[in-house]
Amino acid sequence: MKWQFKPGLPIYQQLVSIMKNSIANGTYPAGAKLPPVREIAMEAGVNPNTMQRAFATLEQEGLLYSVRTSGRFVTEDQNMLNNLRKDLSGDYIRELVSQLTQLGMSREEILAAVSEWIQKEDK
Amino acid sequence: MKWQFKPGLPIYQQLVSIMKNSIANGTYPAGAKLPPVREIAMEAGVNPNTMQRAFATLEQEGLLYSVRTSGRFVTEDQNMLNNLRKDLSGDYIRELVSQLTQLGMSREEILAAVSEWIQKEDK
Amino acid sequence: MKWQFKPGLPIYQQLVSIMKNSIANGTYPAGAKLPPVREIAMEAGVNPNTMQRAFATLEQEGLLYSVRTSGRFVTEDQNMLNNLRKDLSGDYIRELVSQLTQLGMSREEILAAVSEWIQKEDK
Amino acid sequence: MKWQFKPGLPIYQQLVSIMKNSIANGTYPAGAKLPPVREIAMEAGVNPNTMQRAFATLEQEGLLYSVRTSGRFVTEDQNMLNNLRKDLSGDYIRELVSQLTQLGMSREEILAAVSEWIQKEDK
DNA sequence: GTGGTCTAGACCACA
DNA sequence: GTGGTCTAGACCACT
Repeated sequence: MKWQFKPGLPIYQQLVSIMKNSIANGTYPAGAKLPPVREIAMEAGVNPNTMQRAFATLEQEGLLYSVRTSGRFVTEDQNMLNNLRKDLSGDYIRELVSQLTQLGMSREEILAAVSEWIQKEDK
Repeated sequence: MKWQFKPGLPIYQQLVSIMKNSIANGTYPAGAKLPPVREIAMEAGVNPNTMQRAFATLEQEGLLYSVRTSGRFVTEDQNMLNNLRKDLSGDYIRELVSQLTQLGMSREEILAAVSEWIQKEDK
Repeated sequence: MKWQFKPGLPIYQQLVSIMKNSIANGTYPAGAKLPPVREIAMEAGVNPNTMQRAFATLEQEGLLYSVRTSGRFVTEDQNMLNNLRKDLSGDYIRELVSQLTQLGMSREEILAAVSEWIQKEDK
Repeated sequence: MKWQFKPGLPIYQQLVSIMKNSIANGTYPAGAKLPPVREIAMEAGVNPNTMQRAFATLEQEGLLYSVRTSGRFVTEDQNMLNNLRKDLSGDYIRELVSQLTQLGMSREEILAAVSEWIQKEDK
C-alpha cells in the first residue's frame, strides 16, 4: 500500500478512494477485519481522526460496519461489493474516455483502440 | 495549461509528457511555432535548462525541429503525429487495463465494460 | 427501572412521576405492598428523605396509603387508578400536541396524523 | 433557543435534532441564511468543529447547502421540508404511542384518547 | 485495546 | 470573514 496524497483534494477523500480500491481488489475481502484505526492511520502518516473520518464515510456508504469494541469489518453484502467494483470501473473508464477525447478521438475510435489494444496484448 | 508536477518522477520527463499531450490534442498543431524556451519555462515555473532538456528529448524523437535563428516548430510529418496519438492512447489504455485487471476483471470483461459504457453515454 | 434525573426539576417531583408511571403500568398493581422507603431510596441513589417526600405526595393524592406497622400500599380504588392513567396519558398527549403545533400543524392535522400512523403500524 | 444537552447521546446528534426542529418550525425558513458556524457554536457552547459536524450531517441529508465563502442556507426544496416535518411528527407520535402502550393502552384506546383530548381542548 | 466523541487551535481557499 | 480541513491530545463506554 502506498500512502501518497495529492494536494488539492482532501486527504480523507483520498483515503476513502484508496480504501475503496483495496476493498474492490480483494486486499480486504468481504467480512474481513480491518486494522485498527490508530494503526492504519499511523501507517498512512495521518492523524487518527482523519482516518476515522474516512472510515465513517465508508461506513455510511455501507461498505464497512463497525463493532464497537471489536473492530471494523468489510460488509458481507456481495451486491454492495459488486456495485463498488462497477462504480470504480466506471470511474476509470470515464477518465480514459475523457483523456482520449481530449486527444481528438471519437467514441468509436476509442472503442476500436481499446479493442485493438486488448487483442494485440493477447497475442 | 496547468503546470503541476508529481514528486518521484523527473520534472523534465513530466514536461515531455505535457508537451506531447499539447501536440497530440492540437494545442500546437503540425508546423506551429512554439514559444521561446525562456518564456514557456517561466510560465511553467521551471528552470529554462530543464525545459530545454525536455525540448531536446522531443526533438530527438522527431516531434519537434528547430531552425537556428527562428525558433522551434512542431513536425509536419502527419505520420509522426498519428503515431504520437496512438502511443499516447496506448499508454492510457494500458493504464486502464492495469487498473481494471487489478479489480479482478478479465480482458473480455474490460472490453465489454468499455463498450457498454460508451453506448450508455451515447444515449 | 432507570433512576435518571434531569437537572432543572426537583428530584422528588421526578420521583413522583416515576412512581406514578410504575403504578399506572402495573409494576405496582392495586393493593400491592411497596418496598421500604430506605430500600427504594438506595436503589434510586437518593436520600431517604427525598423519597419519603415523594411518597407523602403520592399519599396525599390518594394513590398510596400507609399502614403504621406494616408498610405502604397502592390504593385499591380502581376509579383512582383509572383517573391516574387518564391524567398521565393526558400529559403525554398535551406534550405531543404542543410539539406538533410548534411544527405548524392544526389540531385536525394532528389527529389525522395520529390516526394514519396507528393504522399504518397496524398493517 | 435552548442549548441543553443530555448525556448518553452525542452532542452533534442532538445539535442535528435541534436544527431539524428549527428548520421544521420555520425558525429558519426555506432559503434562509444560517448564522456562521463559529457564531452559532459559541451560542450553543460547543466547539465549532462539533457544530460543523452537525451541519455537515444536515447538508448530507439535503436539508442545508453551503456556499463556500458566503454561508450556509436552508434548502429551498419544499418537498424536502415537507418530508422533514412528516418524519419529525412521526417520531413524536411513535414516542407517544410507546409511552401510552407502556401504560397498558391499546392502539384503539390511544387514538380515542387523542381524539377526545383534542375535542375537549377545542371547547 | 477498540471505536467514538469532543475540544482547542491552526491553516487554507475564496472573494 | 466564510466554510472546510487537519492535527494533537484527551476522555468515554464497552469487554
